[in-house]
Amino acid sequence: MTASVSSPAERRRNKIRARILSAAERVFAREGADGLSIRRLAENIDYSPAAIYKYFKSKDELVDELKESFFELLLENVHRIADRSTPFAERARDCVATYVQIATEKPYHYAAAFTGQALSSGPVDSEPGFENSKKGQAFYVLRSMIEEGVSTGIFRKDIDSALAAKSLWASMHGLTMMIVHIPTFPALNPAQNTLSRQDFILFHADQMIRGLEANDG
Amino acid sequence: MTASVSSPAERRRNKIRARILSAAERVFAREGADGLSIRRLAENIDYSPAAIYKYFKSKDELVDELKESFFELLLENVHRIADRSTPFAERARDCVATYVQIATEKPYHYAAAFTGQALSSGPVDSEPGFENSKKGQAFYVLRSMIEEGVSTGIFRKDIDSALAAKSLWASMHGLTMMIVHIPTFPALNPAQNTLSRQDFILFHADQMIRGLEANDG
DNA sequence: AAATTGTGGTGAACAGTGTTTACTTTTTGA
DNA sequence: TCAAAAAGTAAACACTGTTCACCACAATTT
Repeated sequence: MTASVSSPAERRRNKIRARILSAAERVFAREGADGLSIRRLAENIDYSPAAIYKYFKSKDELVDELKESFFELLLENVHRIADRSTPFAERARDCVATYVQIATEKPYHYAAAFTGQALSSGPVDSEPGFENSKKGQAFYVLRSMIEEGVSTGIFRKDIDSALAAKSLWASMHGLTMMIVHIPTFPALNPAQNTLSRQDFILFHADQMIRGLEANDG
Repeated sequence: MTASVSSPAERRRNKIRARILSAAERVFAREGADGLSIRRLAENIDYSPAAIYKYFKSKDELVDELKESFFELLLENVHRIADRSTPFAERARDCVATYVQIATEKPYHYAAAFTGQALSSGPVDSEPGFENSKKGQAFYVLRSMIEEGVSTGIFRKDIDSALAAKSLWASMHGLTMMIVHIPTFPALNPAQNTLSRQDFILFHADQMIRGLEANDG
């Protein structure tokens, strides 16, 4: 609320913060959270390890920012497709395909975003303010699309959009994780010739959408 | 090929190996691979840390055995359901539900089994002998079921069972991972009242199966 | 029976990790 | 100019997986 919206000190600080994040991003994308060590990171930017802690409370917090940035990228891309004015069927399929595409381009980011926090061990409050997180917004896009499908009569009338969105999301998530963790997927055996990955993604997307459709033979 | 199929020394060795695995299993189930440290494990069984390495080449190898045992349990359960003589629709749904059920009962095991190895970074030979692994056998059960659905006319005739099995598997995997990583799933916000978990699993299963069905309106 | 080989077990160390603390230097603001 | 705050650091703490040299005891071989 002062005269200058950001003091030189602040700008300097943000610049260094950004440099740290940028260096972290590079190695995280290639080697994941385990490959990213504070000491290596500090060396990359010519600082002492302890210096990092003047900018980030912990390694987890640092990595969380990388994950959030990634989800912003993911959301942007899916949103762009969802806002197109192409036919519904095509648009829905492209949203799924884009989600999987972007996610698998940065496997460590995607996997860490879901894998990261502590596993299910009793009812925790878990995700505070999910609706406002990037993840939450991505979910909202999905839900809106399903509502459109229901209201235009393409999908069954009795579908609960929130439920269906979660189911759809889970299926997308599953395919993404499969690709992320099994390098040859959809091939399971290296010497297997199956559909190309892209084609399989479309197949999977169609499969999911078909599950929602009203079957007016 | 000697007279006694297992010498006293061998039996003794296997016994200790089992004790180590048993102790490891307990803490792994509660805290995952990160919570399981060789030193803690050694203390639990009153040995020195180095002693563990007389029985296991590395921590990874030890954990791999835990994961393999878990997948054996998972496979057994799904197989038991698949071999029932209940109506197809019910049987298929129960297989999916059981898979998710067993998996989410040991979240660390399930997540680690997929998350464990190195992420997709180029075409590696990846899964040597997938067909014979427990994971591979679980997949085979799925595929057989789909083939039954196709041959009895419940599913569309043009379905490639291998492809469909992978797609179905991916969807099951996705739901499982969601539940594993989001304690409140299918609720996203803690103060959200949705379908119970069990009901959601069935909803998801129906959704997947509907995607395969022939829609003879 | 004696000598040798192999196995089970250990303490100590190596090379890492995230993080904290005490301390110094630099920058900032009045 | 001078005190206060911020930036940066070396060293240590408490861990981690893993290896190495060594010891004791059991099993085999001579």
